[in-house]
Amino acid sequence: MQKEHNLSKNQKIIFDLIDKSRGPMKAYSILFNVQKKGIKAPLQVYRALDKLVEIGKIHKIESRNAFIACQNSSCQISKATAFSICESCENVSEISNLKLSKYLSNFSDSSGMKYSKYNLEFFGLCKKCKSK
Amino acid sequence: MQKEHNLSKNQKIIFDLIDKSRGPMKAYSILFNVQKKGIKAPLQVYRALDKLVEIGKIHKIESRNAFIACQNSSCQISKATAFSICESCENVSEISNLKLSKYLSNFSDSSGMKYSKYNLEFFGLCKKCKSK
DNA sequence: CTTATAAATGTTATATTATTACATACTGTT
DNA sequence: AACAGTATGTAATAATATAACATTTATAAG
Repeated sequence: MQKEHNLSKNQKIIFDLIDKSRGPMKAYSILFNVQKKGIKAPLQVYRALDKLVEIGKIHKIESRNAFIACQNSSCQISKATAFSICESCENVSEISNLKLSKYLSNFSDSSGMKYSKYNLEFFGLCKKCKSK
Repeated sequence: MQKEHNLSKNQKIIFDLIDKSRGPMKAYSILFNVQKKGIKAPLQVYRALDKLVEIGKIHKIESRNAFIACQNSSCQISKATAFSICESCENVSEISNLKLSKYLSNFSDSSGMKYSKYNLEFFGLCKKCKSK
């Protein structure tokens, strides 16, 4: 089970916005959207984002500098993330594939390094964009 | 075989710097280091970086906004990248593991999306940092 | 309830990363 | 020589992110 986190006021405002959004949101677009709610400065946004990422409520899409709500109930998942990204329409979705996550979580190589976390981003064309 | 690319002057300067560097380099650190060679503006750096990434001579470490030289001779590899990143010393190395790359290159899910590219970043502590 | 501590907020300024726009020059064909 | 494609130079600015400091709120312990 995922640990319950009582989100603070700013965290809740920002999480709700991201959660309702269709796609990933960028920090300054978030800022613009929450200014009417009293969040005025970038740092207020980034602090909430940092916390939300930390507790796994959202993920950062590194290649896009954008944030999406976690689609996954597993508490493990914020340490083991995989996304599919359409390079045409920029649609992003979280991949939940048990085989994949097991494979990657158990991955080890000759470096002697123990991996505690990974992030995987797949790129391609989504169904819609492919048929255009 | 990898297609031969004749690097231009700026591309060569910047590739050589990254290639000699121990770890990943950031764009503005590159800029600082090549100013004595006549490269004065960020855009000159970013243009060379873009091209070098495109032809697979370097890779971008997305989570760090930094660039490292490709350690791999395969021409496929710039569409199929995996890195291990030490969260303590920030050492980064490219993983070349045939099983892993085959597994990921062949990965498909129910979304109907055909993936043409992926980037995977593993995080953890390297041997040295673990023993501290 | 009070004290202590951690977490969150507010605010200003600034650092870092990356791109737009436009003019010019080089390179390799035909 | 003319063309097309690629690379360069330069200035300005956009977009992303953090530092520093003061204050407030939440949580837990005595």
